[in-house]
Amino acid sequence: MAVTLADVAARARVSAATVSRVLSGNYPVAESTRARVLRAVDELEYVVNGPASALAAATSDLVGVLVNDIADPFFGIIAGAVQSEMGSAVGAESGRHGEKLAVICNTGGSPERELNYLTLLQRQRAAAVVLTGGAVEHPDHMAAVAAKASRLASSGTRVVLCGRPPIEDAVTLTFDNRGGARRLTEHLLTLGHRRIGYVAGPAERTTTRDRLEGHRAAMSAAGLGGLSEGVERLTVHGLYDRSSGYDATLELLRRDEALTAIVAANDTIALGVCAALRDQGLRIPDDVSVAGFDDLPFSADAVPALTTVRLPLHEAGARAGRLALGREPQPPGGVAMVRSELMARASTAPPRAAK
Amino acid sequence: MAVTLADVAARARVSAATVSRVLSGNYPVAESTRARVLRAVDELEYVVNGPASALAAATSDLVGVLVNDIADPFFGIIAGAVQSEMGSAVGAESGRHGEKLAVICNTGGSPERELNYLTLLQRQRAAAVVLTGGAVEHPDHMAAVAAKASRLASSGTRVVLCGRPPIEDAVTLTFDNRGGARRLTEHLLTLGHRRIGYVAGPAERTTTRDRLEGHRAAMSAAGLGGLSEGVERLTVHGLYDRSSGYDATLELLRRDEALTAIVAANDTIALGVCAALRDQGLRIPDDVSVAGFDDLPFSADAVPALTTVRLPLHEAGARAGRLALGREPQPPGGVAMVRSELMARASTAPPRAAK
DNA sequence: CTGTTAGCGCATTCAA
DNA sequence: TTGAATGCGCTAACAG
Repeated sequence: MAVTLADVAARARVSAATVSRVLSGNYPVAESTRARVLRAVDELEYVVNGPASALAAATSDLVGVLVNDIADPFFGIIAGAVQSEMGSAVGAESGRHGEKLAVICNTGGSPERELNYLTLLQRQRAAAVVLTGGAVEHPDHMAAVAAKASRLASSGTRVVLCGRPPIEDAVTLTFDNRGGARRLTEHLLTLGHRRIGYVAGPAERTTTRDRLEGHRAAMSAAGLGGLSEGVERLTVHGLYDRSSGYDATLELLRRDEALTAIVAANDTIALGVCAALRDQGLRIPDDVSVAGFDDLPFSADAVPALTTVRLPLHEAGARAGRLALGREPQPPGGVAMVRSELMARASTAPPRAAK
Repeated sequence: MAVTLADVAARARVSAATVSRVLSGNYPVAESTRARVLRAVDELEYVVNGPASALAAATSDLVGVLVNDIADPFFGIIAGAVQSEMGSAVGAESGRHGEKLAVICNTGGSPERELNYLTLLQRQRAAAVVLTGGAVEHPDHMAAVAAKASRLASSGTRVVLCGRPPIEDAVTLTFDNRGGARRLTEHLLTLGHRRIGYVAGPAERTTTRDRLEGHRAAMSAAGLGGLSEGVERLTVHGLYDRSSGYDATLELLRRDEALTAIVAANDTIALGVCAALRDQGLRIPDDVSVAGFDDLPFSADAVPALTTVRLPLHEAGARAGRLALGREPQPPGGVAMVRSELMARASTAPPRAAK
C-alpha cells in the first residue's frame, strides 16, 4: 500500500540494499546511482518506515524528554532546547534519515506516569531518554527509576538527567540550586534583612529541598538558623505555581506581619507573592523585598524587575540534547554541574528600618 | 540480548502467538494460561518491542501532538489534555499493550518544522496526529500541510485539527475566535468605550486574523469601522507574548493618548499591556480598561482580574485526544466548533468620561 | 482455545 | 561499488 524501499529500488533500477545505503549515507555509493536513487525517492515521495528500520537496526530515532509540568516555561525552555539539537539538517527532504524525533512527555509530576513513560519509551527502543527537573524523593520510586534507567542503558538507550541528582547508568547535568539559593539569601542578608519568609515548592522534590537547604545555610551562617528565629515557622510549602505563591504569602504575613523579605522557590511563585503583597497594600521593594529563582523570561520585565537566580536553562537543555545524541563527550564522572548566577534587580532593596 | 516474546513463550510453555494474544488482550485465552503467561512476563521483565509490533501490525501506538509554542500555557493545557486521554490504564504493569504514547512536538511556529515533524511522524507510522493552534496562512505551506495530511490519512494515520480551520482528510475542532472576539469588543462598546486599541498576534496566523475580524466586526456594527475612526491605526501586531503586549501598548499610547481601552489578542499579551500601562502611571480599569483572550489560569487571579474570553482548552484537547483514538464519533461534516464565553471581570469598566 | 506458518520493511552480512 | 540472502521480533491468518 505505502511505497517501500523495494518500489524505490525498482524505479531506480538498483537493489534495495543500495537504496538503503544511499538513504543512511554511511556507506560509499557511486555518485551517479546515488542521484538516481534520490530522484526516485522524490518522485515516489518515499518515506522510510520507521518501525521496520528500527527493528532491523535494533535502534530507533526517537528521543524522549520527560518533564514535570509542560505548562511551566522552566520545562518548556529546556525541552525546546533539547529538541533544537535534534534536527541536524532542518528542512531536509522527506525520507532522509539521521533526524531524531525528540518527543516531550508530560508526567505532571506523577511518579507513576514517569515510570509509565519510561516503559513506553523502552518499548519504542528509544535512542535516548532525557529526564528533566527535580526528582521525587520517595525511596521506592527512586529505586524504580534507577532500575528502569539501568535497564534502558543496558539495552542501548542513553539516559541523561538534567536538573536532578545523578544516578548510576546515566549522564547527569545537575543544577546549582543549593549554591544559588544560598547566594540569593546572602544578598538579602547583606541588604540588612533579618525576617525573611520562604515559599518552598512541594516537599518531596529534590529541587525544593536543595533550594531550601541553600536558604537555610545562609541563614544559619548569619546566626539566624536557630529555632527562636523561626526559620521553620517562616517557611511555607506549596506547588510551583502562582496561586501557591499568593496563598503562601498571605499565610506568611499572618505568621509574621513584620517580614521584610520573601524568597520564593521559583519565579512563578514569586509572581504570586508579588500579587498578594500588592493586594495587601504592601509595596515592593519598599515594604517587602521579593526574590525568585530560575530567571525565566518574564522575570526581567516584571514590575518591579525581579531579583532572582539565573539558571542557563537553554544551554543546559541543549547540552543535554547533545549528550543524548552522543555528540558531546561525557563530563568526568558522568556528572557536570550547571552554575547559577545571582541577578540582583529592583524587587529587592534594604528593609525600611535600615534605610 | 533483550528478552523477547519467544523467551516468554518458552518460560510459560506456550507458543509465541499465545503470548501475543494475552498481551494484546483482544482475543480469547484460557484464564489459566493467561495467568502463566503474565507471570512469565513479570519474571522476565519483558517489555514489548514497539518497532517489531508496529511493523507486523502496520500501525504504532505513537500519537503526535504538534504545538506552536510549548512555553505557552495555551498549548500546554491542550497538549496535556490530549495526553491525559491516552493512558486508559494508568499504572499498568510493564509490557501491557494498548497504551498510546502521546508525544508533543514543538514547531516554534515555524512552517518548516511543522512539515518536518509531520514527516517524522509519518515515518513512525503514527496512529494519529493532532495539530493544535492557529495555522500559518501562507498558501504554499497550507497546500503542503494539506498534502501531508491526506497522505497521512490515506496511510491510516488519523489527523485531528484543534484550533485551526478545517482541511480535507482531517477531523476538526475549530475555536470560536471570531464570535468571542466580537462579543468581547461589544462588551467594551456597551460600557461606553469608543477609542479602543487592539494588540494583535502575528499577522499570518489564522487565530490572529479571526480574532481581529471579530473585533472589527463589532466596531463596524457600532458605526466605528470607518477609516476616520482609526481602527486600522489603533491596531498593532506583535507576537503572542508578554513583551509584545508591553511594546505595543507604548506604541498605541503614542498613537492615541486618549485611548480608554485596549483589547489584547490573548491573555499573555494582556499581561504585558497591563504592565506597560502601570509603568505609564495609568490605572486599570480607571484610566484604561484591558481585556484578553483564552482565560488562562493566571487571568482570573491577575490584579485586577482580567476580563477575557474563555475557551475550554482542556475539554477541547481531551476531545481531540478521543477523536485521535477513534473513541468518539466524528462530528457531522467532520467539523465541530468549540464555543467561547465572555468572562467580564474587574479589568474592564466604563471609561472615565462616562462615569 | 492454542499452535504453525508466513511475512511486515529494512539493514546488514557475504559474495561478486 | 553493488546485489542476494538472511533475520530483526512480532502479528495475523489458518489449521487443528
